[in-house]
This record gives sequence, structure tokens and C-alpha cells, in this order.
Amino acid sequence: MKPTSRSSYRDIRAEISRRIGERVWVPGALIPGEEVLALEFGCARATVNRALQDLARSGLVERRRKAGTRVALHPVREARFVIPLVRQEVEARGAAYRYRLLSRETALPPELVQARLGLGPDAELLHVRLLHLAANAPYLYEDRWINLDAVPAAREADFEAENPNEWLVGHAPFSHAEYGFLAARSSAEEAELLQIPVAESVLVSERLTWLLDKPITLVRMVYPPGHRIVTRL
Amino acid sequence: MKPTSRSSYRDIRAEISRRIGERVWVPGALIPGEEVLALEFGCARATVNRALQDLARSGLVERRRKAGTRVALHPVREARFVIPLVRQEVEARGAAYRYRLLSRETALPPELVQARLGLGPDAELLHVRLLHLAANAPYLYEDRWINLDAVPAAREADFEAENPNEWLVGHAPFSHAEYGFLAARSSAEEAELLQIPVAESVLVSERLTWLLDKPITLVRMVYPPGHRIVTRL
DNA sequence: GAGTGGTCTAGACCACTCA
DNA sequence: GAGTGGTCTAGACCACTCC
Repeated sequence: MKPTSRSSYRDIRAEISRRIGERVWVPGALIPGEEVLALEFGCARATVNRALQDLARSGLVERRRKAGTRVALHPVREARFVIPLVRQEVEARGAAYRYRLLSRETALPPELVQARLGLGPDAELLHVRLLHLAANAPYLYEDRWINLDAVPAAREADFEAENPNEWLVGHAPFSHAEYGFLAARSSAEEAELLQIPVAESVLVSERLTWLLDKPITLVRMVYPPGHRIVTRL
Repeated sequence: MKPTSRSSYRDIRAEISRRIGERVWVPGALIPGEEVLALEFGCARATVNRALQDLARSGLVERRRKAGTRVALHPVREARFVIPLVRQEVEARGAAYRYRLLSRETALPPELVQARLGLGPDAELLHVRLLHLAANAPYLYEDRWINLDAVPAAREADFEAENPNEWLVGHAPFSHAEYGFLAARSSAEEAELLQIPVAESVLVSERLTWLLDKPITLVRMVYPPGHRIVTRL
């Protein structure tokens, strides 16, 4: 295999990827060191290093000092999903985005919400419910609790003008989050809002965010039947 | 802010991240160029470049040539889901793993499968169905199509001895994949196997893999009600 | 101890994009 | 055209880990 005269780290990454794909280097095998590859590809070791680091990040190879670089036995082991704002999600589908603020009230949290957020029964939360629309059709039902202790400014936020998701992004950065999916049956209320039958199978996405161990928000998003969440690796 | 005498790209990344988190640089603002930052941090431009590229990849900043680097208005968050082998998934829950090979036959693909894999109607595929068990209770139903043109060795594979997922990992690396989730209603067959009611709401995970534009496998995995797929960021 | 990847430097040129 | 990030180089030293 003759390398192209002009090598970039992308070319090298592609070539190594090809060799792994075509089983020139099989899973578990040790591949040549950076210096050897740099010589073969006629480039600097840093360039090979960059290519290999990329491949390691995507899970195709595993690297350890002294031990060298091996083709991963269990290739890709993680999927990355981008979490867009609902607006972006809808507009990416080429539809006009709109939302309706269904309710907004300060309230004590139900037990379930308390437990998930790790708060006491006397914590004051803001409860917001929204219906997101794509091309004027129901797209997503959102039920959100915001911890007013962590984000006091939310008390005065105008959620008619800006939806809570976008407002929070601009006003309350978070340090870590928990994100999950499950399948559920639509409640009577969800069914009516999303214009689907009651007890239909719906995809639910739950998201919790914290800023330095202080819970910020818990949101439950309900998608109508047929919705897919997809990612490519 | 005095930089540490010993700067690494991690320190620089952390410091820039901190400034964005503390709104020293607000969303949408232009941040100093690489040369300026290199001067401030007392390091080479390449080091600053690496830190900024990392931040761009994680969505915290947006970079354009000539225009410079800006704090992202809507930081794109990514959720990373670990995709373990079913065996690992079950054993991680502390349950004994076992599976039953329900069927295995060479067949022409149904239209839907043809379309998803981008194959013609005369492609020869291997159709495999499995039930995975955790502590002898149904855990997951798997319906898999394997492209024999891409993986001829699958014809002779012993899927009683090793499940197709693990066999493929060892014998057919893939270059890219598509993962997706959706909610569906259980079919009569799925219901019986998973020991749940018919038309119950189930979480379905679909996975397609390719090796250099050649489809390898399409698999549909059906989880019983209540199953959650969760990740922390 | 020795071998391998991890990171950094100083400088260079290129590619894109804005004005 | 000019400014900014994107990439590459050649060399260096460090950090980890296997033997």
C-alpha cells in the first residue's frame, strides 16, 4: 500500500480504519508504533498520533503506554446523541416551530419529583407545562420542574416569550445531567394534547440537570407514537 | 487571573470553561484569538488550539476561520450511551445471563428489511431470533438480519455456542453504525416470549451496522415495559 | 530500565471566510 | 486582501506501564 504523497491525519485515520475493516489488522492485534507508521506514511509522528487518538476516541483501537496500540476487541461501545433544543429539532425537520405554555405555577413537589431531585418536601419549585408544535401539529409534551432555590431568576422569567428550555440554557448552566429514555402509555391528558389515543405507546425522554450538586430542573418529554431518536456513528 | 506556571491543554480548557460558566465570557461573545490566549497562558498556540478544539467538539464554543471563536449561544449537549453486549448489560445488574436461540434460517429479506439495509430483493440474509434471559427471566427479545454477502462466515457460525452479537463483534468489525430508539406495542409473539400483555408499550432499540458502505446487520431489540436506558453526562 | 504513547514547542504554510 | 483557525513538522521531554 503506497501512501498518498500528501498525507493528512484524516487520510491516515481512514487508511488505518480501512485496514482494520478489511482485517489486515484483526481485533486484539497490536498495530505498529507511531514512529513506524510515521515513517510508512511519510509524515511526522504527531500526525500519526492525532489519527490514532481520533480512532481511540471513537473506540476502534485501544492505546496504552508501553503496551502499544491494539485493535479494539469490542469496537464501538458508545453511542452519542446530540441533545438539541426542541426548536432546533423541529426546524431541522423543515417545520415551523411554535409552543404553547399550558400552565406555570409555584408548587411543592410531589413525592416522585422530590425523590428524583433529592429535595425535601418543603422545597419550592416552579412547575411548567408546555406543548411544542411543529407546523402547528402537536410535536412534544413537556412537563418541567425548576428548582427555585437553584435558579431564583426563573420566578420572573417570561416563558411566554422564551421557552423554559432556551431560557435555562441562557441563564443556568449545568455541570452534569442524567438523561434517559423509556416507553410508557399516554395518560388521558397527554393523549388529548398530542391528539393520540389514550394508553398509546409513547417514547418518554427524561432529563435531570445539576449545577454543582444542586438540582436545577427535571423534565419529562413525551413524544407521540412513531417518533424515533436516532444517531449515527 | 494568573495562569499556573505549568500549563497543559487540560488546564487551559478548564480555565476557558470556567470563564464561560461564570459568564466572564457570555454566550455569543467573541473570545480572544489563539495567539492572544497563548501569550496569556504562556504556552504555544498549538496548545491553545487543542484546548479550543476540544471545547468546540463538546459544543461549548463555535469556531470559524477569520470570524474567530465565540461562546456558543445554545451549547449543543451530547448524551453518550454505552452500548454494552447484552451479556455485560445483564451481568452488570448482578443477574446470571443466558439466552435461547429461537430460530435461525437463511431467507430473502422482507421489504422493510431490504429498504433499511439498502439491499436488492435477491440478497441472501441470515435471520436469527433470540431471547435473552436475566436470572432465567425474559430480559430482551432480539430479531436480527445478517448480510451473508458481507459476512459469509456467519453461515457456519455456531450461534448456540456464542450469541450473534458477540460472534459478530469478533468476526465482523464495522466502520459505522446507526442506533435508534422508539416506543412500540408488543406483538403477540413478543408478548408471549417476554411474558407481558399483547400491545403493551415496549422500548425498541434498533441498530444497523456497515463496513465500508456494505451493510452487515440490522437488529431490533425489544425491552419489556419499565426498562430504562439511562446515561449521565 | 526501557519502550510506548502523551504532550508541548516554535515555526511554518494553508484554507476558509469576512470585509 | 487580510485575519483567523486548521494542520503539519521536527524535535524534545515526560508519564505511564510492562518486564
